[in-house]
Amino acid sequence: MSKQDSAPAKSEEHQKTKERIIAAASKVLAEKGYDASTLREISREAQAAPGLVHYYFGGKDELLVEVLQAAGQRFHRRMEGLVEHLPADQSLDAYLQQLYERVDLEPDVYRLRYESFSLGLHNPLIQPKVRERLAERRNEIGSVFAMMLENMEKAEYIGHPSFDPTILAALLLSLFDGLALQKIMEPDFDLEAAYQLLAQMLHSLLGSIGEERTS
Amino acid sequence: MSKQDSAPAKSEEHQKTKERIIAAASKVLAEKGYDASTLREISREAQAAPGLVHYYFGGKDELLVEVLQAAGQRFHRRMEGLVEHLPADQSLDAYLQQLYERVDLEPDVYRLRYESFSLGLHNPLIQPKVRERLAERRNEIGSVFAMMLENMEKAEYIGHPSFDPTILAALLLSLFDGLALQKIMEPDFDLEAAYQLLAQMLHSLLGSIGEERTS
Amino acid sequence: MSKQDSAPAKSEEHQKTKERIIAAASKVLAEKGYDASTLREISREAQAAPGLVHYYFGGKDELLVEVLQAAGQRFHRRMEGLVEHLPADQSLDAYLQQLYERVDLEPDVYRLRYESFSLGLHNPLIQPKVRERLAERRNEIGSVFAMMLENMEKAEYIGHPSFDPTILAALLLSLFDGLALQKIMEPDFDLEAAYQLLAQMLHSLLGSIGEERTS
Amino acid sequence: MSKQDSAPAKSEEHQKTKERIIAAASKVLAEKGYDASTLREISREAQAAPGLVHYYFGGKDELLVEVLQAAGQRFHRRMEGLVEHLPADQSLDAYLQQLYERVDLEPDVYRLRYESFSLGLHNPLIQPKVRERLAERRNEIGSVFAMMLENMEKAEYIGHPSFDPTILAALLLSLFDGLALQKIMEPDFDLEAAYQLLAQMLHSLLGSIGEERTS
DNA sequence: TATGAATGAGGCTTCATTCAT
DNA sequence: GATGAATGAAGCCTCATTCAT
Repeated sequence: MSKQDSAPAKSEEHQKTKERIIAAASKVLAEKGYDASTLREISREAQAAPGLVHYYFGGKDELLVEVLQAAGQRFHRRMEGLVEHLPADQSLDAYLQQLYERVDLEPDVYRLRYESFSLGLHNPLIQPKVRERLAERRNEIGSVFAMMLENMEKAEYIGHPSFDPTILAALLLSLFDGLALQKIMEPDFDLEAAYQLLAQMLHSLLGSIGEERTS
Repeated sequence: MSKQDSAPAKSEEHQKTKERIIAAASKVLAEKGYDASTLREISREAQAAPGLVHYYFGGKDELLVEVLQAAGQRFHRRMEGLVEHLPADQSLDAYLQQLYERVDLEPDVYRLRYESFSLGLHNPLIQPKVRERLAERRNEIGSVFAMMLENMEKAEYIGHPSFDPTILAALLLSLFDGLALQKIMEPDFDLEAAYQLLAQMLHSLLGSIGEERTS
Repeated sequence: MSKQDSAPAKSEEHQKTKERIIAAASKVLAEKGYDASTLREISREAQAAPGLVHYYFGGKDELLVEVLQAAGQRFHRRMEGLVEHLPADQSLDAYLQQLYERVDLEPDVYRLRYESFSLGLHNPLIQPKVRERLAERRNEIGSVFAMMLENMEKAEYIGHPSFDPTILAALLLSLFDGLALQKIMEPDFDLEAAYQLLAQMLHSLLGSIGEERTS
Repeated sequence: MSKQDSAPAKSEEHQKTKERIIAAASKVLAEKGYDASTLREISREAQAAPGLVHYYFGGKDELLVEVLQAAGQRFHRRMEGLVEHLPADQSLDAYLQQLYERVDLEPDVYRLRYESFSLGLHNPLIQPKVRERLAERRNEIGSVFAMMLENMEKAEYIGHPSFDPTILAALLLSLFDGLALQKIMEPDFDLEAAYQLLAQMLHSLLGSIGEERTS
């Protein structure tokens, strides 16, 4: 929050090392999962002394919290950027297209997500962070759809929706993660068809709103 | 407490103990996750000797495989029973209702599922089992919908669908698990609204098929 | 308290191993002190696996508690035996003589005592045990003197003492330990002269009681 | 907070910091014992950089040596002052009274003493210092009694004693420390009664000297 | 001179696994 | 067949110590 204002020398190096550890941990954790990841391997990957993890984070769990935090922020920023560059009229399909592509481009993101889900169900230190992240992600998705709906309303395509965008976001969140899981676990899984059907359903849903209005 | 009560076959006693261990393992694994579950605790819960796990199963991982197998079968049987008792005309809503209720009634089922997902992403011994289970579950759901669609076709409600029921199943699988996760992680999560929106979307999808035909 | 009743087989072996560890720990702890003693060295000395200490005792601190308990009992038993064999008329001098000799014969007993004192002042798990042991030891000494005084009274040597034997015991406890410390730390220390002066003082104290009576 | 206030010599500032570290170490060591005291905590307590301990003292053990040295000097000075202010005629009782009161006023002094005893029994670097300190303390006490005896002789109260004051000092040293330990470990311990009995014994001893002479 | 980030050896502890009984 | 005492590898973590700045 502060500290990286004027004096770059020490704290910059400091920050560099912390970030190197977080990056290394993200990688190892996505690969092996939390329990199978050892601090030794993480520190080796980060080219740092084993004790440094405790020096900076306090322990393995606390490191994980920061890793998830960082991953969440990274994900969030990327999604923001993604939405900003969407052309207004084709936003839904473009949005889905982006998410579809991400599964193959960055499967580690999803591996880490599932790791955090599993952890969040047991580890009391992690749980609130995961809960938080889940809500944030839902809001992210929800706001995208809220925006889309607003645009469509303005263009008089559809009427005011009869559902809460956050609830729709909860469904989509489940879908994005669940489909990614199936694709990662089964490379032959026809992710494209799944996203097409999803698009069809969403168009149908949004179309039905329009119908509601016109009827 | 005693071991020589009546005189059942050895293998029967044998089987009983195995099942007791599997049941105990299911419980402990759902509660604590794989790594935090110790064989000592599992055997204590099963009122069995610590060495028995290796004696019967060969090791911790192998026990896990059987636990997942058993959980899958249990889940499968229950779903079969569920579908069989559905009244034909309202099957979709009844089906969703059942799944909606299960989340609160048996959250451990979902905890264990997420544990297995996380494990399946890393543990090579577990991975094929999870992959398999995922496909089975998709087929279960797919066959339910195939049946429904068939009934609707016969009743001339709708036309032949333009999508693969297995793909729809992949979406629904994601939804059932993902919504359960959100409900378990956040007790305030409005699962009911989510299932209602899901029902709406499915009706819309199925309705559009009818429309396709009638139009 | 139980368990060593009829079935000697397993629990005997069991007990043997525990005792071997306690004996090894006593030795190493007296030599190096608590903090410098490692469980590795203790288990090596006991010819046992490192994990056994936790298997039987739960941890280093808990092991220490049992070591002190055992040392206390050993000390207590020996003191009982010592007192029993004292000839009635010369009991005080013989008692002191025995204690004087013990310092050189078993310095480890005193090393361990001082280790426990230091630990008791800081370690909350150890503190109550040390406190307890201190009180017990005072009672041991006190009862010896109570017995002596009774004998002297019967023989009409002296009158009823005007002091609490337990208080005298507190002084003697301090003296036995404190003199042992000085002897162990400084081999040239004239422990014999110290015990002679102590004997003189005690005779003087007991004699003065007689005087009180006759006056 | 700032470092360039007035303009004292460097070595003065230097000395101040060293003393602050020694004071902090004394406090922490008395509270937690040697091993549980970390240089990080000591330097935090002294508001100094962690590296300074090595910079000034060379290491943890060396710091401990200086701490014990300083504690010894402090104790010595205080005892000197104490003796100087004793009224000649009641010196023994006043002396004991002072020591009795110190136990409750400065228990940390005794905690540190016991820590040093325990350490001195094992740590070769510390041992000579503790040995030395023990001898010094005995001489301090011995010289007090030598002075008292001289005064009593002059006043013709008593004759020349038949014992070495240093031996008596060894006994008293044991008593002062041992009684303090019991009081610190057991707040209910009747330290006052113990000191009264001690006074009685000493008066008896000194009285018997007089008797020896008069008889 | 003084700092505090970084090091890495070594401690306690856990637990899957083995094997004598 | 079944037990549970015993094993020992490996993990997390602590902290005295170092050294570039």
